[in-house]
Amino acid sequence: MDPQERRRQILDRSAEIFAEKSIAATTIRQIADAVGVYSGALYHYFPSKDAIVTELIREYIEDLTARCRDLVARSLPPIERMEALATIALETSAEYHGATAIWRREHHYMRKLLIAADMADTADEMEEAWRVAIAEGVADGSLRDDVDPHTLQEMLYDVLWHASRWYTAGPEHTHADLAATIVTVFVDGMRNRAR
Amino acid sequence: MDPQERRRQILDRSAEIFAEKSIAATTIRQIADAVGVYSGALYHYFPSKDAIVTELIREYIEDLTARCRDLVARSLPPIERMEALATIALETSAEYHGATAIWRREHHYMRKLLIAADMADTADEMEEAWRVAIAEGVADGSLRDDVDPHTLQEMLYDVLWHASRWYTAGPEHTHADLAATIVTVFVDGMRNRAR
DNA sequence: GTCTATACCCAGATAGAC
DNA sequence: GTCTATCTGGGTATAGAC
Repeated sequence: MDPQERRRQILDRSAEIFAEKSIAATTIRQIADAVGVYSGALYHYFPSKDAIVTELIREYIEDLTARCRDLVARSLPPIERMEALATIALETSAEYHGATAIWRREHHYMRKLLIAADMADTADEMEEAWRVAIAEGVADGSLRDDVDPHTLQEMLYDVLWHASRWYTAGPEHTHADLAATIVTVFVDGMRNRAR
Repeated sequence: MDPQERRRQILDRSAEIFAEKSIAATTIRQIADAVGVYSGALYHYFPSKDAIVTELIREYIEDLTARCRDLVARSLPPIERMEALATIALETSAEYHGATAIWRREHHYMRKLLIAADMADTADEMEEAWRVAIAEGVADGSLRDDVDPHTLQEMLYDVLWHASRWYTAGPEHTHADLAATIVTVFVDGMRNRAR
């Protein structure tokens, strides 16, 4: 089999299994079985189990950060920018389902691996994009100033990064739809003003 | 040492370590070290590692469910009831920090243990209390009916059950304060209506 | 009730034949 | 590049002395 293809296979199967169990509970042999080779063969592609994990998160973080950079460059008004950031979060969560799961669930462990791989700064860029968007929203008066911006940011994070647990996008429910719903709940609120 | 006290110690230290790493990544020997005994001694109190985990979650779920039952019995109006449910969630998250962490982070694994311990029904009661509160809010017109109630519920869950990651209560920031903030964001929204 | 010692297993990783 | 076989360490759990 083509080396690049096999490497891809190893990463994809690993991501699926890591997402189900924890990293520690997943064995090299289980990954090898899922790929259809013997465990020793994996070591021709990656030097260790951690290296597989690091590579998975590297791909994910780099793509996510790149999309956020492109968006920030468009300089949308704060609330529109927040909705676009939310869409990016949901889309990458779906595309990198396994990586997202381990990145959020085993954050401490992953952070260590990312620091070792010199990627901590890249990983923090998206956080900064959110912080700035919210701060600008408060500054220009479109957002209330009586709720701590950091609290709002953390609330949005928790909703966005765990949405894949209960939401599956389809033809009539896109990630952009859910992003719009989330932002309307956070911005407009659930109170019924119609009556 | 008093047996009950030692048992308590084992549970408390286990919860702390499980919260840091995953359950699979925590060893019996690490728990024994933290307690200050040899690993063999733990087996005088619990038959297995899983038994420790199950007991931790049992205490947590039973207390949480009891509090929700008491609240539901008070029959508050929907939005007030949601705020009270939020306070309960935040308070128990803080009091059972380790149990909350593993319950949310290793939900699949925990669910298996709870089914084996015949506690799955108890674990689902709080979910039902939330569902009913939201449904009544929509029915009596206090909440918008153009956002899927289930989506709202999942969003609230993600915020509430992960709040302990970034929030620490103190004299001037209580859990009731954060519950009020979370509910006002979800109900009133972040849009600035003052200007 | 706790310690010492250890059985037993399975993990990650390696070496060499093919 | 993959398989077979295996090393080595560390995991859960147990047994018996104290």
